[in-house]
Amino acid sequence: MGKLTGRENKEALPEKVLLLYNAIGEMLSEGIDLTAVKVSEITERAGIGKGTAYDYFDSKEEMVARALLFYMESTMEYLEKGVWEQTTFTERVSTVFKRMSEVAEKNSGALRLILMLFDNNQIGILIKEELKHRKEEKSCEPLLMTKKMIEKGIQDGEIKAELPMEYMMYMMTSRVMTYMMYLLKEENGQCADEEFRHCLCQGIIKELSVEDAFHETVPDKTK
Amino acid sequence: MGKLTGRENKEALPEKVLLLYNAIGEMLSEGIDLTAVKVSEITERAGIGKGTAYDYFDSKEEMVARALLFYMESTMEYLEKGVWEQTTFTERVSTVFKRMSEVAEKNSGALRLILMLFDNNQIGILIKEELKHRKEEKSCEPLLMTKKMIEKGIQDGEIKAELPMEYMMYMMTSRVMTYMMYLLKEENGQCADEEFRHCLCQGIIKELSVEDAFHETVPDKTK
Amino acid sequence: MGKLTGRENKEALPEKVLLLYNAIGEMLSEGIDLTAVKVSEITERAGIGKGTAYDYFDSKEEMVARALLFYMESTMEYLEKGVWEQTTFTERVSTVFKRMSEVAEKNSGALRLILMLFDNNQIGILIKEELKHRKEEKSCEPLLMTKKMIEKGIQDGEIKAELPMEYMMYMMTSRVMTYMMYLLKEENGQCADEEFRHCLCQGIIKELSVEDAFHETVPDKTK
Amino acid sequence: MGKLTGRENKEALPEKVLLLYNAIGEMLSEGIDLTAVKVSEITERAGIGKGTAYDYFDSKEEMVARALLFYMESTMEYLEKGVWEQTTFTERVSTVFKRMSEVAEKNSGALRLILMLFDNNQIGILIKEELKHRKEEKSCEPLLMTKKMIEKGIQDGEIKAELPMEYMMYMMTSRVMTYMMYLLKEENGQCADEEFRHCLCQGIIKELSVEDAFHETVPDKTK
DNA sequence: GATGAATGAGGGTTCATTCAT
DNA sequence: AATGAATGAACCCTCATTCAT
Repeated sequence: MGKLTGRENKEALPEKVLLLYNAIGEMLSEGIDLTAVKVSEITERAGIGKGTAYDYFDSKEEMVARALLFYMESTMEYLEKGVWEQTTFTERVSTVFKRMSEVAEKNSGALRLILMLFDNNQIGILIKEELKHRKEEKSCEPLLMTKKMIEKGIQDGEIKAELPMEYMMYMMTSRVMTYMMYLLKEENGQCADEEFRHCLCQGIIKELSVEDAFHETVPDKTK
Repeated sequence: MGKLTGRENKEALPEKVLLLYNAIGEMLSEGIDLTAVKVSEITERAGIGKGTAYDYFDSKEEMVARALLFYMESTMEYLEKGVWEQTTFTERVSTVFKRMSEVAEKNSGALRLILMLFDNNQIGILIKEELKHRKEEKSCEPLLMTKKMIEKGIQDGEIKAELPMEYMMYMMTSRVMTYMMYLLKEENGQCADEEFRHCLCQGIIKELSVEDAFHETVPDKTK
Repeated sequence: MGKLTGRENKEALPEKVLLLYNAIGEMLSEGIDLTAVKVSEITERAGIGKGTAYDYFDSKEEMVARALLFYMESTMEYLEKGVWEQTTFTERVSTVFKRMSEVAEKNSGALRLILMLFDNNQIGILIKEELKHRKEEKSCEPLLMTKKMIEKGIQDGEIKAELPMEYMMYMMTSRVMTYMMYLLKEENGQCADEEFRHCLCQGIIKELSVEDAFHETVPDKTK
Repeated sequence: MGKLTGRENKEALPEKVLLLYNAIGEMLSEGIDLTAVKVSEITERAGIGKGTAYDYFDSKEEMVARALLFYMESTMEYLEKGVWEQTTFTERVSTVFKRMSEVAEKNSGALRLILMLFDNNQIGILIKEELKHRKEEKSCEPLLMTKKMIEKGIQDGEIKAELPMEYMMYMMTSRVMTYMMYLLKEENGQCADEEFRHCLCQGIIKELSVEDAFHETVPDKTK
């Protein structure tokens, strides 16, 4: 059977591996600390034997890292599918935020996953390494999608090209993260989810749009 | 001698505790995963005996959490000192970013500390609990300073009051975090630190300033 | 596999648990201080891994306490088997003492186990708790067997019923313990084992027998 | 100042040492497990510094062992004083039991101390060693006093000389211990303390008295 | 292939003992 | 002399990993 390379087709993934990935994804969404989770907890939740997990992975960390990469890919896939169906940059941005809020618990997972990319725990390091090997671009996936959105926006003449690309990428990504953080905070604030989201979108549009294009006419597609 | 409450005056902290705090602060700045360090690593670096650490703290986690709170307070103190010396909102924002870049390694520490507040590891949980007990406001310190800056800005008529406070707080904080993330990325981008920083500041000002006040005349005080 | 309840059938005990019990029983007989043994000493003697012990027990103390209860049960079983084969009270008493001397090293174990029931070390406390849960009678096993012997003796008209039951129980038990203490003393006295034992038996018989029944005709069955 | 030899006059004992002895004696009476007690617990109770204890003793075990020997001597002294004031063997036996019951909590201490002599924990071993060095007779103190009582009884013609001395010593001692065990049992039985004690005394007298001397006329002096 | 009982290295924590003050 | 802060050896327990079934 042999160990996984992490680059198999989703469809080619053995059943047991999917069970593991789902178990770990669940835990991520539930806010369980994945750096502290025990192998037995994962395999029990997955409903398979502990030894079986080691048929596919060399270590616990690899197992979790692969699961998170899988989770990240699935999430990105879901996000992108919605995004590229939209015709304008503004709509695309709205869609991303809307999708983030749709599956509330998934947001928690997505945020915690991104944060992991900035921490130096074993799992985060493994994920970053894997990402490096996969793409020549050294950045992580979420930044990449943002980049594609911006490039398309510039190409379509919706976005001004003056600001540095890197800045725009980070700015957009950080706003999505901000939204997730906001959703994560237990103490619900005075500001409604929807309003908060709307402000974030508007902020992006306002900052990146070419002057003429922006007349505060952006409809709130999120409603 | 007795365990620490975590609310001692900085000056009243025993020497050994300061040695521990410094050792942990160093490790934070060096990017070492603090959820995985061994007690012996900390005490060796601090130059004290392993048992001594337990004269002041009940567990490794408490020790690290307290050290990080100390680190956070020191950093906030340093930031605030610079901030309130400035006369305009714009200058205050610039100062925060400038200070963040001044001590490059400290930024890494500060960012990783903030991220910890959004993760559910033992240490993060302890820090959040402690913060809850300290302030009636349930948010973490960085958001608080941001809030104060905004309130002052509104009061001075520099900032428009239409946007929800919570949104403004999060937006500003997230931009500071974005800067830290950017500094942290190993692969230095094509965009210079200074330019990146400038863009971030401008973004804040542009979004929050009362219309008239903003004629793209904001001087880049950071240079 | 799960932790043990301590109420499993002897036959149902996992092999590793039996190995542990035997190792601890050996140590008890050898006079090793069981409140001070290391887990590694026990598992090494049992020939199993340190971690394995924790698959079956929650703590070192529980492990030792369970082993001693097992030891106590086995010993009581062995004693009782001999006892109830005898037809008279006198013979029954003789048999108990004889059996105690048969396995010299076991006596040491049995005595030390009983003494433990009167001390407040962790293990003793656990044993007492467990005994409470097992029987409605709050006394420990050895007292119970003595009680049964006395009751049978009264029923058969061999023993007078005037003395308080509790006194008789304690008196008999203490004489058995006295014999064990005597056997334990390193400095062998001037008095032979057999003579000492005979005196102890006689003392019991003399004190408890109905007047008529006792004409110093009791044959020394122990020879 | 130098370490103690353990053979100083009571009056010559430094104040701090007495404080330690009293603290340990208290703990013994309270049923605290002295093999598990911490040095800090002892010194705190004694109201002296931890270091001070080590000015007088080489180790915790030595400290506790010496304290227990001191306790044993005091108890024996108290017992003997009463005993030798009596004129007959019967009265002497009664007195011992009466004194044991007088100070209920002390009994617990005395019993636990005697049991320690039959266990192989560090402290028990030290006590036994010390006792060996002190007297040519290898037995422990309680057995010795019993011996003296019996010898006096034989000398006075009250006790028959047929039974082996060792047997008589053990028998008597074990009856005293039995009384202490009885007092120690939490579940107070149906049999009153006094009655139990009376039975124990009677048993001794009946077994050891010269035939003629015993006509069931022994008055219950314990009342 | 799948399992989970068994392992033992590793690390957190305790506490007897020391020694500078 | 008296103290108690500091130390680090020692030990319990956990849990990632293996491997016989």
